[in-house]
Amino acid sequence: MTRKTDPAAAPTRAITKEDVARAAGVSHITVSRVINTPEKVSPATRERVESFISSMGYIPNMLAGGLASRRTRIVAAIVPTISHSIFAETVRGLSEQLSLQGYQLLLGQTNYSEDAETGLVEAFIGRRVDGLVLTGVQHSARTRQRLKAAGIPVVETWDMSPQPIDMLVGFDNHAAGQAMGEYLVRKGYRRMAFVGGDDPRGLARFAGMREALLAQGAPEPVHLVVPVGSFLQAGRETICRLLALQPDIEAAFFSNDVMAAGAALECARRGIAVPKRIALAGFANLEIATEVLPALTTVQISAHQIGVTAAEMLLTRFDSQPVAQAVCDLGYSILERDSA
Amino acid sequence: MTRKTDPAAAPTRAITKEDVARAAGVSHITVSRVINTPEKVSPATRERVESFISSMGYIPNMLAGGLASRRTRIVAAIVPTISHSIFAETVRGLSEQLSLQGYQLLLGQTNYSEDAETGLVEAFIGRRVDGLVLTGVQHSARTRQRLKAAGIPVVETWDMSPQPIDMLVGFDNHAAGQAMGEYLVRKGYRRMAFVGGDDPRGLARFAGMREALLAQGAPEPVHLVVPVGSFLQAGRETICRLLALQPDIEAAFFSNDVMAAGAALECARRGIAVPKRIALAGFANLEIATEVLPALTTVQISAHQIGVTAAEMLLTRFDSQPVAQAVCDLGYSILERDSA
DNA sequence: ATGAAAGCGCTAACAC
DNA sequence: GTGTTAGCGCTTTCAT
Repeated sequence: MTRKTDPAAAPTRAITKEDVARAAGVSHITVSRVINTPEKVSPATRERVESFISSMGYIPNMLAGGLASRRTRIVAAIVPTISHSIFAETVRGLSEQLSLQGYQLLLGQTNYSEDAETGLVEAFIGRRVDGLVLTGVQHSARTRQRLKAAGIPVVETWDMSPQPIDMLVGFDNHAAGQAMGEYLVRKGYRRMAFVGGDDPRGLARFAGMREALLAQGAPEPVHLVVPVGSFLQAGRETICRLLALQPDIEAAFFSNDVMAAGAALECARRGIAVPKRIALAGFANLEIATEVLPALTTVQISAHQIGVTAAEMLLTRFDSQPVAQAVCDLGYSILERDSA
Repeated sequence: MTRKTDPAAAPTRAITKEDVARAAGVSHITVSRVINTPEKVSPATRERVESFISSMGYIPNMLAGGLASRRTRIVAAIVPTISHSIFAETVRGLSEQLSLQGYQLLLGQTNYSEDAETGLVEAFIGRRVDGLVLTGVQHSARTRQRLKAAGIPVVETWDMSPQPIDMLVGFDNHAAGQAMGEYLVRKGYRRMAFVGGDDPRGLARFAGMREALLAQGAPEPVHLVVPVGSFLQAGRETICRLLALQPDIEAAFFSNDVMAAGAALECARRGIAVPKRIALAGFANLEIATEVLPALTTVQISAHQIGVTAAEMLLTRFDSQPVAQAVCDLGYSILERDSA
């Protein structure tokens, strides 16, 4: 079954500037001016053309416009997955900020695969996007080379890097992990575990935490690797596994708040005292961190702001203006609550 | 500060089919064939051209291709907000399914504003997207008219409608609310409340529930309207408000699981017995519904499948094939757990 | 199997 | 203030 109503829709060619121009008795370039630079058209003809535009339902073909002007007003964003609320927040900030200036967002998901990222980057370059937002700072050689050749503005996000491709906004995952490690040692915990995925940012957080513990004379932390994108249930299962594996464990640092919340829920269920029997810490300061009992000590970061800042950087660049800080470190802070 | 490295990037014109053709000693149309219909080119020239394509790093300009062929291989999706995990799931399904066939996704957020939707629809038509996915079945007259005039495939989602614009995939929110109402009455609850946003789907769920209660002789339910996109904290606050407002209340049906979970958390904290003192029900069957105590009775729906099905419908249509069911009701089911 | 010509709908120069 | 000309880089159609 095809479209029910509207039998004449298919063959009808879309209305063009030429059509509007003819109707209004002007040339197509005047229609173009009415749309793009109305101040360069006399008020009389402008109103006249505008009325035809709206009565004829003319919608400019931005494909043709982009081809001619070499500006598409499209930005592409590549995230591991949109299902993870932290990336969804970044995308929301990006999209909202861009749409304020009439830019649209093309979205790609890699599922944490570098090859998928490489493919998406090429596809987006083929679309001639005006700018590109990448998650993380680790990319294939091919990606870097394509990006360099295309010469479009790029913003890497969600981490810091000594050698950004172009612009960068995020925070230092290694330093954040280190800060939490130091905090936990300061609170008197020594035998600890880290629970996280094996994505670059999770690994950096672990490395930072480990460094802090060893520097403070605490023993080597246990590293439990879970699938990236693990949530409540994974947190519950992991805390059980951990307590069985190493009964003398004193604290667990989770790579995201949802897992930590799952662990807290399980502890509550099984009467395991938090933080007395085991302390729990999370990452990201999601809403759930404040709502479970006990409220989670966590690392505060700014997922939404990453998107907003990335958009601002790109828009500035599109405007041919210099970006004041091509590298923006949004930082992090340890939020002390009741769980650790 | 502009790009640090790569001083020669900006002025370099992108490589075109013409460039590759010249290098390979063929005409640009042959390059086009190698890319689009390789079987129509002799193996010898094909390999030759392919090697130049990769050595020169040629990436076809899909803007020009789209303009000439009138097919962009882009689909646009419009959701209220990507931050809400149910819509993120739909977008994930859509994006994953589309990318399998080389289609890209343009994303727009309305923030629950119909005007914003109208603007986005026009912008996306201007981009000449091959298809459009809308959230909900309530749209401005202007949106419907523009869509009809553009003649592109459209999929409405997340609800049922007597008059779909074109294709439709979702479930009946009114019926789902009704089913939960009947379930709660059957369980013996009579004085009830509904807590939800004032978006069309939330209102439909309430209307369905109300109808069920009145039909079964239960009293008019209280309707607490909260901002759309309310989460854990709103659930906690609402349950307090409700118990103060109407102490004899027996059950509360929340328009999403996150709010219901917030309510459950608050009840646990204050020692309010669930479901004895007050029964709680949610909507969507998110992970959190199974993880709070008591586990939440909820309405199961298929957010991810909505996206997958919408993509399948569009891809079928792009392939000039008839879509077997232009209206796909994915249904819902009541999941009985411990909270109601 | 390969190529030439025409045109997709627009904007960027440059006229007047 | 308005129009003319010449592409943007590709696909389509028709020829060879």
